Amino acid sequence: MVRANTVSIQTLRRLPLYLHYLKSVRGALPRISATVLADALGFNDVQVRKDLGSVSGNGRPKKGYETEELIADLELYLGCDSRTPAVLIGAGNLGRALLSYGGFSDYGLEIVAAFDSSDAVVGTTAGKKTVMGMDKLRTICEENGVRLGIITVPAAGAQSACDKLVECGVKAIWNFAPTTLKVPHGVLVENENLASSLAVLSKHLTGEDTGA
Amino acid sequence: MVRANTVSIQTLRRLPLYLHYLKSVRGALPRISATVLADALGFNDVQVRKDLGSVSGNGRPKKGYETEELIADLELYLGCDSRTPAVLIGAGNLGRALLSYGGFSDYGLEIVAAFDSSDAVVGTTAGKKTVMGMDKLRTICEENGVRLGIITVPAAGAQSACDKLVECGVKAIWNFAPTTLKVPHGVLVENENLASSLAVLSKHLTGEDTGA
DNA sequence: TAGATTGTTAATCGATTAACAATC
DNA sequence: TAGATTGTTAATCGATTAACAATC
Repeated sequence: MVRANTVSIQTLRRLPLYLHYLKSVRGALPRISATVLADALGFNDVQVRKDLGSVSGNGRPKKGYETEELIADLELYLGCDSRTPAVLIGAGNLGRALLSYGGFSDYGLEIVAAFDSSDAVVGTTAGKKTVMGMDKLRTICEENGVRLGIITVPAAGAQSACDKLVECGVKAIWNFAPTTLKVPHGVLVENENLASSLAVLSKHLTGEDTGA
Repeated sequence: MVRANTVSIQTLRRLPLYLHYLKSVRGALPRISATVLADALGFNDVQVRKDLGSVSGNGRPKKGYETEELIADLELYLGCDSRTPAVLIGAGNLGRALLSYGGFSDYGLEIVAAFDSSDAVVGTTAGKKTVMGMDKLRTICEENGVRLGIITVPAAGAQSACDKLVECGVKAIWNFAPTTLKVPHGVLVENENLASSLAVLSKHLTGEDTGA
């Protein structure tokens, strides 16, 4: 019987961190315990044990986990083996940065094409991809079975870009624009909100000034 | 008596979103209620009321909040008026994107200088700033009273960049590299972890395939 | 006044942490 | 065997949501 999907969203967010660390020590450490992993990443060891248990269950008392086995389990769970085709809208600085960043392929993400509404940008290249006009969006999405869209346009154009993606059958949107997007039920938006992170950092700094 | 700082980190992360939305409707809406705001951003209305209550308390039954007053309260709380000088290490694509992005100044962040360890990049410009060599880091930090550092180097160089920042007196680090950083007590690290977000999105997509 | 809206107090929910039994 | 480590069950903690009283 297949175990129910009981992995919480918080756990899900930590899994790539485990995977990344394990890959960096594979070879050096043939086995690794939850305690060691927790220490390396600054997490609670029980938390790590629980997280790993929900995707692997191959840990053995006294020994810990076989590093390679755990990597394989994590990659399987995260779908790193399968390709997830994606499109990106907005080929400004941030868009170009994401296009050039090679690290996503480790997690199965493949940005198949980039789009921009500005004629000045269409035709230029970034990360070995040529930027296309918005009129090509539907065809590309259909041909590649794209269900993931990345939005890196300015705030003002984000909702419009989002609507177009949804029309083309996209079911998950990675939003880098500082706006809240309205989407139909069944479409997931993940906001990469830089202003939120900045607020946490700034507060830490000002808090120190007046702190005890 | 000054109210104790009881704002939770989750609330703190939402405050910039309120501020951003309010700015977009100022003029059009002289007053706004928590209910309307919640609706616009897709939050629970009680949550919004609680969030706003912790930084403003100027809401009035039947009327709601004066938009301008609320904006002022949020800006005051978030320290948008005061300048927070920061340095950035790693002038690759992502680093350049952040340097060129003008939106941070709305929240008081001012990237005073960018650094890179590669001679090939030193001397080039990005976002009107010239990239400097790492040897200049200490001087710049001291002269500008920098306590916030942004790391946009590849994973392998992140800890080293982090250590240098801490040595120069930085107390808050915004880490875009996919690694966990070790820092002394009192230094806050905020990880902008793209792999985590990607995991959530991917799981949503694969979950649909097998889902009920 | 009546009703919309605030702000607060209590209940629920979910995630983290602690305690402990199982096992190699 | 003894002890390290896993995995599970219970307790704690924090955040969200619901219920309700206060008020303009």
